[in-house]
Amino acid sequence: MPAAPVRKQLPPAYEPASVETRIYEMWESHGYFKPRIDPDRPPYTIIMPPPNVTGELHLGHGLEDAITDALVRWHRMQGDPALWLPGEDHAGIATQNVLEREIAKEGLTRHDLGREAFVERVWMWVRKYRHRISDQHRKLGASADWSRDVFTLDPGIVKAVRTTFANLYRDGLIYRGLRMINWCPRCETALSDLEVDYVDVASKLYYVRYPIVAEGGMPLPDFVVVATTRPETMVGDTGVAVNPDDQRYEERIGRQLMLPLVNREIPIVADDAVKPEFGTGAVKVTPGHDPNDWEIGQRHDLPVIVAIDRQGRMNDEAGPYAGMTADDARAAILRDLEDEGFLDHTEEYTHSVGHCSRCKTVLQPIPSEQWWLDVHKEYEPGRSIAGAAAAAVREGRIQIVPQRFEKVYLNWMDNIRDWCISRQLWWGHQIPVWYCDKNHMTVAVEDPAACGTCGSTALRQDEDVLDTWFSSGLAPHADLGWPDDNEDLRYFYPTSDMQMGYDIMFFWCARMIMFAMYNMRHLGDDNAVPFKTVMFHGLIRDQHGEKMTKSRGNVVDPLVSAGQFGADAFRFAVLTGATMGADQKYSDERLAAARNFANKLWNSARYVLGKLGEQKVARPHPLDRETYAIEDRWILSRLEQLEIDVDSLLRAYQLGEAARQVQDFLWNEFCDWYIEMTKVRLAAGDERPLKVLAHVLDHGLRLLHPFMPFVTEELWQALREHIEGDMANALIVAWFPKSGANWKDERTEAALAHVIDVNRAIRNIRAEKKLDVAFKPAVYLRAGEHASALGETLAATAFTSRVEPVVTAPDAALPAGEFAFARIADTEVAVALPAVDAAAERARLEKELAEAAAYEERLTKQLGNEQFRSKAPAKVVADMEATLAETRVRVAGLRERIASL
RNA sequence: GGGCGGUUAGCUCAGAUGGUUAGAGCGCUGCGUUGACAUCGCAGAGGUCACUGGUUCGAAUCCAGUAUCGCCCA
Repeated sequence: MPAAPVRKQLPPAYEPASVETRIYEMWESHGYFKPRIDPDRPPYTIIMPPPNVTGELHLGHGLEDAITDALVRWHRMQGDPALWLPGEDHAGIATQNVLEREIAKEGLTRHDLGREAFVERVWMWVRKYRHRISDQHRKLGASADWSRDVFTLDPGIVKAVRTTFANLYRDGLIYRGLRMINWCPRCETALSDLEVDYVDVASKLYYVRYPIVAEGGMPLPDFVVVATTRPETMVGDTGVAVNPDDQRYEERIGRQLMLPLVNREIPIVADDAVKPEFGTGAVKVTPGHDPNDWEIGQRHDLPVIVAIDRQGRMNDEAGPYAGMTADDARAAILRDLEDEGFLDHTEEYTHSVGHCSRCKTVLQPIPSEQWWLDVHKEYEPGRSIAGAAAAAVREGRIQIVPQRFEKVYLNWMDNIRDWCISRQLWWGHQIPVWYCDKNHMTVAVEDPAACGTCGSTALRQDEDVLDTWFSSGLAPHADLGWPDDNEDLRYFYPTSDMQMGYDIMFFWCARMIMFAMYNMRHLGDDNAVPFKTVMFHGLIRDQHGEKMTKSRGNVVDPLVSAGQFGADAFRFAVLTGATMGADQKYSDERLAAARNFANKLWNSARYVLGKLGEQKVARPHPLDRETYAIEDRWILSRLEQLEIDVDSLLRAYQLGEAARQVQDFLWNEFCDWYIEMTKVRLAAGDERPLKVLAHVLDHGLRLLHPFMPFVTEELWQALREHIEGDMANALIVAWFPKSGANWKDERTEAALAHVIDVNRAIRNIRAEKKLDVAFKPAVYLRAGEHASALGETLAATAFTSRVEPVVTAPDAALPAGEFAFARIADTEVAVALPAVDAAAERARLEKELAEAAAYEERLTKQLGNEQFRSKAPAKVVADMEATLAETRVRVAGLRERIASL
């Protein structure tokens, strides 16, 4: 029984809107997206990069669906138990920002609501929008197993996150420490190194005089000039540093300076980190507000003064400037320095300033107590988080596609610093650490009832949450059920492939590998890996190559595109838009081209189905090869070659190239030549082409299905009734064609290629001579090697090229009259003309002769080269000799014809 | 400062491990409603493969350098 209602009459154009929803529901209701666990077969597993639960799909997600779905469908059709596991991420900062903007419309901040109420509001938001994401995936045809859908705040993931945290803490890999961090005053949270965008900013370098203090504490008329880009931080200065080798300051090291405006005595210290060529060679040291100064301060035991608070305002340490924003304080301090004669001069200066990658606010470096993951500490001899993650790739247990990204990954992993994992947010995985009144720490997976140290029941949980990537980094094993030991985890882990944009290689790919090599290490190095292969795709940009952003207003909604051109067209366009790893420019023209292809396919199937009528046919059998016409054998041979090529391309993750080749075959070889050649035969009552048409269309639909699932399924549902033998209920679970090399036949391919070239030559002459469409000229094919192939296809030539052709001996005489000539290999084509413009024909032939003669010369030279003859493979030499022979005949023929004019 | 990538037809891009005269789509020119398809068909024009040098019998492809655009890291 067909699984979907079949429409007997296909409309003349493919209408995606009338097909997609019905087909998707058919697939889903039959459970085709759910893999059947079969211990005897290795599974194919791929985890979806989880989109933000409160967001919407963008083009990047659309591309990912196209890539992943193609892979999953290809594996499913090969009989692999294939699991595409979908999910959504809570996206900490992003989601919190969205909701804060929402409640701001009501004039509220999250502090007005309080943590509990705020989090509840986010959950309401999540419940409202969660289905939007999966509905969008469905519209694009994603064959994901929705029964296993995972949200990163689901109880199972909470358990995985807490277990991971507790284990890492136990092993001493997670610690709490006071360090210099990147602080966003707008988001009011710490950020990891990765969440900082450095932007070159045109600014000024201010040169400030710091007076030297005499032994008795009195300022001298002498001073040291320091250069700074951030004068407002001078209220927090606790020293001035110079390079120990800098002779300009040799005698001043150890002296005290009087900090202007603040009137605090600070020492001059010598530190290698100071570059003598910067400014005056003397720099102010502000350990509370600069990462480098923090280091210097540590080395010289300088006090840390924090003068800017967490909202980016000056605090009491700033004295008269307290309460000002940093910008205002800078202006005020500069004015005061100037008034009191401390400002020496200023210079134009460009430097790089860290911005929050989420909200673009200028970041403040401040020292802060945060949770850190120690990536270098060995938890087993020779094994650290970063070391194991690098080794997994370096030693080939994880393959990176395209390979060049391996270097990027390794370079990063080899140089990473400890990861700041705590965020001062309310939305996310709250850190599983509890404190009692005596500040004892209890780290636990389940909420503890009492302090692990003193038994106190007055516990409060750490208020911070974990970096979003801490939880999404667990996806491959946590989504499958870890830390519980269940069938899914045992069967589907490690996953097979992973796919993401290269822009999140460090955020996500790297973290998944780090965590998997730690959490899953009991499986051994080879099986601990989160995935065997990770593919990085490029970004989709607008038609001018600009990044798509809301502020630019050039964002394209994939569903709008899919609605306009069809989901298949959308998928095909983004998949063939670029090679793996390269960015692509998005344009409606490419979408339209893909839609046209879907329609072309639709109509070729309409033709085949129309010819089949009510018949059910067997597939052509290779043992009957000799009973088939040359064009039948040709298309079957070409189909097998395509199957070989598609297989090797897909194995190499060259999805776009595979899709392009299927398209080329179907449009150019199947539609333009084979179908056209069947028309005259079918009209004459030759039924052999029916089997071939049905078979080739069937395989074509199967090959194209991973890329264009909807239109192929719809057509296949109509076709499947017409083919004898075992036919699956649906294309999505039909087997994927694999060449048995039964029809592969180089001679037939060469012969038919010749026939095609001859037909092209005839049509060329028709067009050039501007012969009337209705006029059917006599054509003499004076043929050599391919005489029989030309003879067998004579009726097709007559029909498709609108001529009256005959095949004659190579030296046969032509009847009286005017002709236009062309030579294809050893076949001379003579088209009888009503009349000929001798001058124009001569010019045309002269041009052709010049080209042919030049080619002959080039080949002769090459073949005359002894080095070439001795070193090149014999086949290359032989082929070239054959080409030369053909070219010589052609040159002679052209000379003869010119002479006869 | 270090690393990576791009530069091929008017535009957008393909061109695994070097091999006979470099391809596609869109656009352009001419012709065309022959019963699958005008979301189409047929024919055509259009490229010194960024530049220079090298390796090789042979280079768009490999190597070195230059230019230019872009990205990543510090």
